[in-house]
Amino acid sequence: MDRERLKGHLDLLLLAVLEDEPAHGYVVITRLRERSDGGFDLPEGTIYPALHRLERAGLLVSDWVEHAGRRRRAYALTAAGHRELAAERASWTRFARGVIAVTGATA
Amino acid sequence: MDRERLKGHLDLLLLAVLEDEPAHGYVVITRLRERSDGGFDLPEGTIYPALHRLERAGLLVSDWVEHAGRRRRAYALTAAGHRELAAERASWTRFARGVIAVTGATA
DNA sequence: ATCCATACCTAGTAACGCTAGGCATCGTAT
DNA sequence: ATACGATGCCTAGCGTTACTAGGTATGGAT
Repeated sequence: MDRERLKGHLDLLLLAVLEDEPAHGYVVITRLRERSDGGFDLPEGTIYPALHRLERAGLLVSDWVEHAGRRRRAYALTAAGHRELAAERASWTRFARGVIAVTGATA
Repeated sequence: MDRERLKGHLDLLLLAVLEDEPAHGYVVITRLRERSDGGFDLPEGTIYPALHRLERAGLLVSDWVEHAGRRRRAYALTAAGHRELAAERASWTRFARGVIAVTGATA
């Protein structure tokens, strides 16, 4: 999976992964890897700054949780986050259909 | 269409548009706009540097053509360009399936 | 004791597509 | 005649992004 492809799509992935149940950064990485069957195996240096960016943008809220002696920062979608996720999914669909129409590639 | 989404996918679009019949930059822009039903309406500042990059990479060859008093630079795929296009299409499919699997979005 | 998994963070980097400007020709409408 | 839009090319610099590479720390297993 060429990493340059990910640019502009990461927010959609993160919001989708956090949609149903909140999670902390480490689990976000795991979920992405599992749900994509290994396709998205993203480094921490990608995930943590992105989560911070989404929180600054008001799409996520975080709170610190103590668990088995380790501190975790759990993220959840705000109302704006849910709206943004819907918009991102629609934007993705337009984009993907465009690529398919132009290139004849399949999804 | 969020422009940031395009990053990493432009090469695929350009190679696909030039696959069957060579064209010059201006026509590439037109074809992208038409085939995507207006979704990809890309500025010259995106297209021309990208074509130069692909030529430097050995995926395209160009030659200057005189037409109705205007000079045009026509681009065509090299053998390496055709191979790269096939690889890009496969890469796109993996990527798209990953996004769909993670987000539940549709193409 | 050592190592790996867990769990967080950030400064700096490379690559990308885009903005904004430039130059030139042709056809058409004023 | 001339102004303007469409055609047709180019590039320096910009903003955003995901990543590299480094750091800190705890818990469990060997």
